[in-house]
Amino acid sequence: MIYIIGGQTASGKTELALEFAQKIGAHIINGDAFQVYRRLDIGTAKASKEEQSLVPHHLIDIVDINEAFSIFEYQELARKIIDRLVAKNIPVVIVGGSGLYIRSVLFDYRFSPNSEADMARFEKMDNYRLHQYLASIDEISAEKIHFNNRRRVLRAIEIYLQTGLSKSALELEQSKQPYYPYTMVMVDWDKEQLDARILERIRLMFAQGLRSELAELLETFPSSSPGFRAIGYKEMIENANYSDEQLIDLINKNTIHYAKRQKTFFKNQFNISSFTKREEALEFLLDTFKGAL
RNA sequence: GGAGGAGUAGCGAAGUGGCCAAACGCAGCUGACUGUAAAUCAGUUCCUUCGGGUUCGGUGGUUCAAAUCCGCCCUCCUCCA
Repeated sequence: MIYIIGGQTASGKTELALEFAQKIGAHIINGDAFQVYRRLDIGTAKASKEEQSLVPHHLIDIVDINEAFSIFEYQELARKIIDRLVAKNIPVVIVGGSGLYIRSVLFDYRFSPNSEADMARFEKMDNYRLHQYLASIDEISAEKIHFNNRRRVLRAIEIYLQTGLSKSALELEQSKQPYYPYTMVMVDWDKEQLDARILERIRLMFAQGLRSELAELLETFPSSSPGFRAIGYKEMIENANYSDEQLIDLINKNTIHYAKRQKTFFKNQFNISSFTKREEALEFLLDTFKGAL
């Protein structure tokens, strides 16, 4: 059984995870797409070094800001760690807000090894033609993916070019059953409360020196680095002339949008128990843990 | 006191007689999600028993027909006193 703490940003995942993991002697695996980046500390709201020292952490601070990292690497690394811990009978807690990353670990998602596919001719096509092309090689996926969702249409085509199999055919081969048994929990705040927490946290980030964190990093890494696509950093990079207040507004807005997508994903893509209060979630996790012994 | 300008849905903003329950943007709400996922994309937002009903500062008119034209009133802005 692995324990997962998911849900929205600023919902208190980190704190809950630390508390729970300490109580049961678990290791924590980060399930957040941007906490894998070293030195992106303030803006990704990582647990502090002191907090991290309380419980062994994995998949946090593992790549440099200018390195590409994707779900493919994440899945592989996470499974290795989980298998190792499970073999030693150490409980595993995954905490994070990147739902798809977590899904790829929990379920039978199979990613083909990266191979070169020449996408140049497709990138020139307009959305409509691109989608028509997809329909000619993979009707099922074409039906599922909206033609305006260019990124996904392109990816589906790329899969076909790389593997010779359509995206939908590959997915049909995969089991629908979870790869690992899991218990997942989230703290579901009222929208108003969560919004207030988000704003408060962004203010805190600025007070903690988010601006200078970025400035220092930009001395070493180009502003186009993958790590800088994280909310908080990208807004500062794109709007170098903004005042703190303007940036806080923008980052706040983007974070609220992000939080909404997270909620939709977690509620609809997982079997998840949601609680209004952190203490209730903790109690539920502890009960589940005891029951599993 | 005088001269101009403006008041449109939660906000911004088009529209200047019928094709207007009213473009577009934002915000909000719902959803999709298998290698950029803190990303990408879609739907939806006056009321409704889905027949229809009530809107464009207020009010009274003109017209077969008004957000659009006319009168009066209210509010705001600029300039002059």
